[in-house]
Amino acid sequence: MKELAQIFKSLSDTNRIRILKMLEIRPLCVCEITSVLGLAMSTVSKHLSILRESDLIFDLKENKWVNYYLNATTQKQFTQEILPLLKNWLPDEPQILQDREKVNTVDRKIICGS
Amino acid sequence: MKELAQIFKSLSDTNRIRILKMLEIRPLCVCEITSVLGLAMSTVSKHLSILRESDLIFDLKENKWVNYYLNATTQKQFTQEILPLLKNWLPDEPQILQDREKVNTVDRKIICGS
DNA sequence: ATTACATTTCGCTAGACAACGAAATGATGA
DNA sequence: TCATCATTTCGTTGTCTAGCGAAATGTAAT
Repeated sequence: MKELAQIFKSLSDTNRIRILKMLEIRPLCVCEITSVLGLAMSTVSKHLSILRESDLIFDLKENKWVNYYLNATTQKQFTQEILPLLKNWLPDEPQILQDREKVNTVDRKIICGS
Repeated sequence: MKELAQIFKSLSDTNRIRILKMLEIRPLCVCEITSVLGLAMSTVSKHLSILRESDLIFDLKENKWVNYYLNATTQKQFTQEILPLLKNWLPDEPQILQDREKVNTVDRKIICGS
């Protein structure tokens, strides 16, 4: 039960929901997510570690970037059943649409190198 | 999105999850829930108001008791889709089983009148 | 009306958490 | 090896929240 409560807590922050909805588009590195959210990188890193501990996302180090992926194939039942719901939710939320727009136009080589 | 985050926050407390799982058995008054959880009544009342604001439960004043019901027919999409999931979850959680045992043996006239 | 009693609200305290900047980590390329 | 750069960890601050007891509310029965 503690685990379930923890998953819900992970999902109870709008910035973390924004991250998950962004990752539905494609895997992203920390600096890309930071750029879209407009938060400090340390803050974003913390959000990501919280989502990872709930098995909602996973990360792969590729090249010099750490890419984060939506964990569509998680073993955990709770996560496995919640993620599809989330995918169908908030299709018209302005903030989400705007975030996705940014994700589609952002280039990490420009964003991170600046 | 804020609304969705709020619902997840409502669900992110183990005592509130216990309440929802108890209400799957039958409607309960505040003093019955208080008796099962072993918390102060003011604390339970607060938990209930949080669950009610997320439309997960509703209350009806009946006799001298306020009975709380699982809101199976809520209008809100998020709640509507999460409640069935929750119903299938935690079927073997010892704490939940123990709570339900208490719910089935408790009599509000004895519990509250003491 | 007044008492009794279930529930809610209020005021408080201790612990949790989001946010930041700065310092540490760790891997890549010169 | 050293420098670079993406990311994480650390330390701090302000805000939020669960918990309690006491006081307030409101309804039912005397």
